[in-house]
Amino acid sequence: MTTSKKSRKQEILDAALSCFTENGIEATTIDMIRERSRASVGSMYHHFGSKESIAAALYVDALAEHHEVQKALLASAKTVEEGVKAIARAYIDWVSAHPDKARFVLHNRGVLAKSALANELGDRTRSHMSDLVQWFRPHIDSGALKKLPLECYASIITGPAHDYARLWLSGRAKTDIKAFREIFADAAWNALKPEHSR
Amino acid sequence: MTTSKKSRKQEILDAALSCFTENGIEATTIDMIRERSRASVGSMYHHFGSKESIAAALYVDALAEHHEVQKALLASAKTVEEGVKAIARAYIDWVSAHPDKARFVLHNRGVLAKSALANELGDRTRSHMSDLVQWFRPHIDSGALKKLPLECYASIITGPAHDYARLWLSGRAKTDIKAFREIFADAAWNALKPEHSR
Amino acid sequence: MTTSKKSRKQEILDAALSCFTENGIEATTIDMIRERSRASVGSMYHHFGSKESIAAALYVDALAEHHEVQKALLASAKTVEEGVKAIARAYIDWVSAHPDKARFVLHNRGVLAKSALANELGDRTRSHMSDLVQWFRPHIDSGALKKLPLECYASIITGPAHDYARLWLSGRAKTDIKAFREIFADAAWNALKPEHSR
Amino acid sequence: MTTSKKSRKQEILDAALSCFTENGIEATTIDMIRERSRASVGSMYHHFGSKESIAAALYVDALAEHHEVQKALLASAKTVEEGVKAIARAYIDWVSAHPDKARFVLHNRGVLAKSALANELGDRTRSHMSDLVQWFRPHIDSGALKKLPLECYASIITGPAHDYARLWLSGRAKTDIKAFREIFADAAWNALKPEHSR
DNA sequence: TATGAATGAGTCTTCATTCAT
DNA sequence: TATGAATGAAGACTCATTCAT
Repeated sequence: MTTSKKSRKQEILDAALSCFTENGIEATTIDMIRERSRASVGSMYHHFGSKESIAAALYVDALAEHHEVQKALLASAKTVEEGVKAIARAYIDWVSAHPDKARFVLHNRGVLAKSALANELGDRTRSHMSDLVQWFRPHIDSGALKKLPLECYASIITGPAHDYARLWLSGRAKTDIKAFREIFADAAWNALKPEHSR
Repeated sequence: MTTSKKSRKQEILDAALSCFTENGIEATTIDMIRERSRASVGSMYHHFGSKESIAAALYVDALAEHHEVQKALLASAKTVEEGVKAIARAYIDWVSAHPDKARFVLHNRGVLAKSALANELGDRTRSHMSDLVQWFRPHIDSGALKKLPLECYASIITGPAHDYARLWLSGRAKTDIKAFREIFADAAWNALKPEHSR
Repeated sequence: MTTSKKSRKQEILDAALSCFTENGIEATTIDMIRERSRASVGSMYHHFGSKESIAAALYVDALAEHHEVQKALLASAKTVEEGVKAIARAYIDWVSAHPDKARFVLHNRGVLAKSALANELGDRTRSHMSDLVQWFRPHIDSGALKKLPLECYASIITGPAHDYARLWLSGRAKTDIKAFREIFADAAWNALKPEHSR
Repeated sequence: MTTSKKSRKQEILDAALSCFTENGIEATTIDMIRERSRASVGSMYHHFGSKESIAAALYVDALAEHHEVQKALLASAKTVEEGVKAIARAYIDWVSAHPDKARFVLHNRGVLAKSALANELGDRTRSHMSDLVQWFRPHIDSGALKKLPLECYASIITGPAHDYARLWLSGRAKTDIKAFREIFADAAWNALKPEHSR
């Protein structure tokens, strides 16, 4: 019945993501987004107020989506090993399912440091992080996980996947990251399982 | 006794790196670099031709430096384990010794895609990569290293360190990456050593 | 009662013509046009896209005006003699009526070689030329006009007026070209009338 | 025995003329001339002092050359008719022999209006002009030439050739102007000969 | 005479944002 | 809500010219 299924707001977000993907946020002009979204400049400002706000909205959405996937996978993990692997797999699943969003998050973490959204984003991230810590803490304490400085775990678990995602999303690697799902999950677990574990 | 030891060209590069570190390449204006380097606009263009070329020069230099460190460490590695760890350690040593350059490389890999230096850089990287492959190939073939798709090794070895370097260099993590040198080296080895290895 | 009758676009064109007349296109800065037109830089670029495009628009307009005058005069010519003289007179009338535009066209024919308008202009000119050829062809064939290579006619008919227009419009000659309307018309006819004509 | 026949000064002039021909004076940069002449910037300034001075030198030389040709042809003219035709022919001969110089003069008369050379040039031109007037005056007085306002003669004699030279030198006309030498000479004479002349 | 690094005022152009309709 | 003309600050880059060697 309506002329379009998507709301004007969503059309703008979609157009913006495409533009940001092609040119980066700074090199994308309001006019490029206007052209691709077929909305007027005025309309864009009515809905978002600024270019940065569009980027921020995309960023927050994408991150929430990733966290959603992660929460779901982690919820069904019964052992530490499954927990560790869930983190890695969740990231890989999300990247493979939404490469554009993943690329956007990967390439623009810095942009929001100076943005007005920095605080809100920081809060979200912290709260998400503390959920994770709560899940893993008992296993670290019990020795089911190698004891390391707290700051290292995240990098060891997701570092390889992050690294390969960059390669793949920029075209420098050809194989879909999904193909390496278990390889990176295993790598994470092998790096974190206690020495005596077999 | 001249007024300055450094060449004008180097002064410009140094000033540019500082500015890029503080604001990012796009947000850094030619005028900021001029002010910090005490060189004239004209002089900057005489030597580099464009803002992007300054960034490209920094990028190429930094990468070469990292590769230097890596080559040196790898040369003294006698076993696969030492080889794997050398890659991780070389990265960490370089990051810790030259945080500004590391930050610059980490945040600006995309910048050179369109630059004139892109080709030269591609060549260098490929030749460097093939050196690495040559070093590791025999060990992969002999089973001294876990057999995985070739594309995965680099991400598994350096992924965690890359990830933590980002955290540390952006201020989101406090501990100097050097403190985790052996942790990330071990993680790389544990992820890649053959199953039966003890 | 609005503040101004003219559209912003026309105001910019008028200001630009004045500036170009005073300084030439290259020596005229966008800022000069802005100052005289009281429009903002942005507005100028909104409407024209570049300094050259403003010049191109002026050029096309001016030429069209001249062709208009020419077409009108030629339409009422009953004999070859009147036709030849109409071409000369039309040019002189137009120059005398719109000295600024004439000066602009005379001094900037080269400007449009690289412009996007070059093609459109070429088409217009060709079509206009073929109209002229069509008018004169029968008289050339009938011997009512001296038989010469086709390329020569235009220069013989309008050359003297073009030449004097340059002199007058640049201030090197004092007498209004209108004073010599019949002299140049006669010169054209005398140069082209058949030998035996009296 | 020497490395080059041409003096450095002449090399610069030649390079400059090529550049000016291709891009116009304003669009030609000192650097373009430097590149083509294989001289250094410093050398160019040593010899000429400014970009405009190079243009001025070219202009003055070219004009002198034209006047030379004109003087020679006029000297051997025994009748008014031969005198009138000499002026037209001299111009055509010079243009055909030195198209680059002619193009340069034709397209840059305006440039020197503001130059420091304006005065010197004006003097030369005036003195040359008075020579011409002296030659023709008796014939005008005697009625051997049509009586017209003094300002008109030059335009009537050389206008057609000037006009066609522009066409040819810009590529809009294909036939070498030399082919029309007598046509334009005749046109000039037919336009200026007394009515009763046969 | 020759060289080329250095200078810096001056240009065009871009672009986020505002606002009258 | 939508539109797009208007704004003007800000930026990258150019280029004639100077000058130390």
